[in-house]
Amino acid sequence: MHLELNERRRRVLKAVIQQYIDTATPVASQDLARSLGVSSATVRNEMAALEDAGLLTHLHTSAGRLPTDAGYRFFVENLMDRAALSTQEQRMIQHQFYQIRSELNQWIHLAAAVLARTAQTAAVVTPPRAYESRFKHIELISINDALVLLVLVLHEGSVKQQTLPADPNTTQEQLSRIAGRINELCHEASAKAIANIAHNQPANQPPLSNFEVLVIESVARAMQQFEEHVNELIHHDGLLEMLHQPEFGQVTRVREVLSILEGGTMLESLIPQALASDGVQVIIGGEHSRDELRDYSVILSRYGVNGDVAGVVGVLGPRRMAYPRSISSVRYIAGVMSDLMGDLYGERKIEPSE
Amino acid sequence: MHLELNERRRRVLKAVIQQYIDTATPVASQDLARSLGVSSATVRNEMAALEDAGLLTHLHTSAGRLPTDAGYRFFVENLMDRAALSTQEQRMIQHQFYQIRSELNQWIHLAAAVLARTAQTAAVVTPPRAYESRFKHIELISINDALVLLVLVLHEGSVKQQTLPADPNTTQEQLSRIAGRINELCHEASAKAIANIAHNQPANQPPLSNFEVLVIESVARAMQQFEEHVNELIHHDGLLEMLHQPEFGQVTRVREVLSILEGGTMLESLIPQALASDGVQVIIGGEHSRDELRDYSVILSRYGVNGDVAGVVGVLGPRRMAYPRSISSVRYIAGVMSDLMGDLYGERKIEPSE
DNA sequence: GTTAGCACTCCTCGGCCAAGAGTGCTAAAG
DNA sequence: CTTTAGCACTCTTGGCCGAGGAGTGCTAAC
Repeated sequence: MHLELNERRRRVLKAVIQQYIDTATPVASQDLARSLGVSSATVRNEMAALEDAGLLTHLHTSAGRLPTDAGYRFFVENLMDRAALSTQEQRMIQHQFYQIRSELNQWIHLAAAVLARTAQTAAVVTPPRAYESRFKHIELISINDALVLLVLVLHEGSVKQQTLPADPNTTQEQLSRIAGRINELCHEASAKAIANIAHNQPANQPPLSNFEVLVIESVARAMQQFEEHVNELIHHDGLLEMLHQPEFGQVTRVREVLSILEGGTMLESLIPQALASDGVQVIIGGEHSRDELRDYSVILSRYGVNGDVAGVVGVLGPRRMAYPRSISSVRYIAGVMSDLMGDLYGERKIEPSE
Repeated sequence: MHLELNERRRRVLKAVIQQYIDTATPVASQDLARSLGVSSATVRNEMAALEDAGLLTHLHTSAGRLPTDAGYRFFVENLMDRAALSTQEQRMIQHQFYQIRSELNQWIHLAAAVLARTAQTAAVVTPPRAYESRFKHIELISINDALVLLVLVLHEGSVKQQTLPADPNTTQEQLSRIAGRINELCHEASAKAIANIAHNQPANQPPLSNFEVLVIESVARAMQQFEEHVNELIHHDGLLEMLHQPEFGQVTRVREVLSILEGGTMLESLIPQALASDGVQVIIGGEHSRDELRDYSVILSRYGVNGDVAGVVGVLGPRRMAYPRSISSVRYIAGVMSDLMGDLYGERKIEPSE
C-alpha cells in the first residue's frame, strides 16, 4: 500500500494526522498549504487522492479531512517520528521505580500511574505472572483458637493468603511442622501435581492428616484460581485524565470506556495476544477485535523475564491518540519494568525493540 | 424544626421527596392532589409553607418542587419508611459472603459489588484495620541467590510482602532461624516498638546482624506505612451503574464524581468520622463537609469487631438518592461483615442499630 | 380552611435564517 | 501534465423567534 504514495502525498497525510491528533478537529486544506509551500487547491487534490486510497475521510461535503483506521495504521508504520522520552522524564521514571523496587505489588500501580501521566491517557497493567505457576513455600500461622492463616508463596514471588479453620488445640509449633512437611511434599510442584498429592496420598510416608489434606487442597485451589483469573487483576489508571479529551463530550462514551476498562471484555482477547508476542502491539480502532473497541486504540507491550514470568503494560485511548508519544512511553516503561525484573530474577530480559 | 409540621404537611413533604427520588423531575401540585384527597390548590399552599420552612425549593416560577438538603434530612430522620432487604436478597448476600469467607482480601471487593448492586449506586469500602497494628509473624523466603521475600503478618491477619537483598550464600535454614529470632523479639509489638528494637539493640542478647537490622527496619517501615495510608486502600464499585442516573447527563459531573472517588479527598474527612461513630451516618449534600460534595450524599457505616479491628462501608450517590433502600443496604452489609469478622476473631461485634 | 378560576412566568422545542467553513470543479496559467 | 485562482455549492452551527405547555400564585367564592 505504501508503494503508491509519493513523497508529497506522504507529507500531506502525515500533516493531516498530526494536526488532527493535536486539535481533534478535521483539518482543512488551507491549514496545510502554508507549511507545505503549495496552494490549498493542490492540497485538496492530494487529499482527494488519499481519500480514494482509503486513508482519509470527511464527515460531510464541507468538512475537513480526518484519518481512517488505515490512515492511522500507515502513519504508525511508515510516517511517524519516534518521540523518545526526554532524559529528564526517563530519570524521573527510573527513580520512582527504584524507590519502590522492593515492593513488588506496588509495581503495577506505579506503572499505571506513570504511564497514564506520560502518555496522557488511560493506562492498563497486568501483574507479572509465571507462564505456569509453581509452588515455592507455604506458612501456617495461628490467628486464634479456631483459625489459621495460610500464606502461599509462588515461585515467581507472588503471595496469596487464606484463612482455614483448625482444631482448637493446635499450637504454632505443630503448624510449623505441618507447613514444613507440606513444603517438602510440594517442592516446586505445579497446581495439578499438588491436587494429585491431595488425592493420592504419597506411598512410603506416614499418611496425611485431614488438616494436611485440607491445606494441600487449598493450595491447589488457590494456584488454579490464580492461573484462571488473569483478567480480574488488570489494574488501570488515568481514566480521569482521558475524560478531558473532546471525544468524551457525551456520557455514553464515558460509560463505554468504563465498561471496557472494568468489564475487561476487550482485555480478554488482547492481553493474551500481547503476552504471546514481542515488541509493542498497536491496535487501531476495531482492527482485529470486537465491536466495542471500534472507537478506541490500544497499545500494549509485554514486559518481564523471558520464558519465566511476564505481564502486560499498555494504554487505551480514543482512536485519535498521540501514537508517537504513547508508543514510546509504553515501550520505555515496559523496558524499565523488564530491567527491574531481570535484576530480581537475575535472568535475561524481554527488551522490546520496535 | 419538626414541631411545626402538622400531619398533612408531613405527608406532602414525604410524597414530594419520594416522587422526586423516583422520577428525578420536580413534582407538581397536581401529582399529589389525587393521592392526598385534596385539591391541587391546597397542595400548593402546603408546598409554599414547606418552602418557607426551607424544606423545599423550585428552580423557577413555573416549575414543580424539589427537596432542599434540609428537606432530605427531615425525611431521613422523621418521615422515611424503613426498607428492609427481602429475605431472598439477604440470603443471597449471606451466601456470597459465606462462599469467600476464607479469603479476607476479597471481602472488600465483594462488599462493594454487592452494595453497589443492592443500593443501585456507587459503593465504597475500606479494608478492616486494627486501631493500632501489632506484629504477629514474619517469614523469610529465599527467592534466588540475592533476593529474599519478607512476608509480614499483622495481628488482625493482614499480610504485607516485600523483597530484600541478601548475602549470596544465605540458606533457607539460616533465614528461617533469623525469622524465628525476630518473631520472638517483636512478639505483639507496635510499629514504634519495633523501630526501637532496630535502633537500640536489646541488652543481654547476642547483637543483631546487619541483615537482621534491615529486616526489622523493613517491618517497622511497612507497619508505619500501613497505618498512614488508609486512604489509598479505599475500594469502590458501581460507578458505571450510577452513571445511568440523569444527574450524570453531562461529563463534568462524571469527572467530578470520579475525582471524588479516586482522589479520595472527601473520604479523608468522612471516613475517620464514620470509624469513630456507631451506626449509620448519612451526609446529605455538602452538609458537614467540603464543597466538592455539595451535590452528593454519602451513607457510611463502620463494620468490624469492637475495639479491635474495623473498616467502613458505604455508598456515594447524587443528593437525590433512594435513602431508605441505601441506608438499609449499608446497615445490612455492615452487619453481615461484622458477623463474619466476629466469627473470625471470636469477639463481640459492632452491630449497627440506627 | 378549601378550592375553582385565571393570569402570569418561564422553560422547551421546532423552524428558520444568516454566517461561515471547506470542498469540488473548471478553466486558465506555468 | 501540474498547479492554482475562482467560484458555486453543500453542510454545519448558532442565534432568534414564537407556539405550546407546564405549573405556580393569587383572588374570590364556597
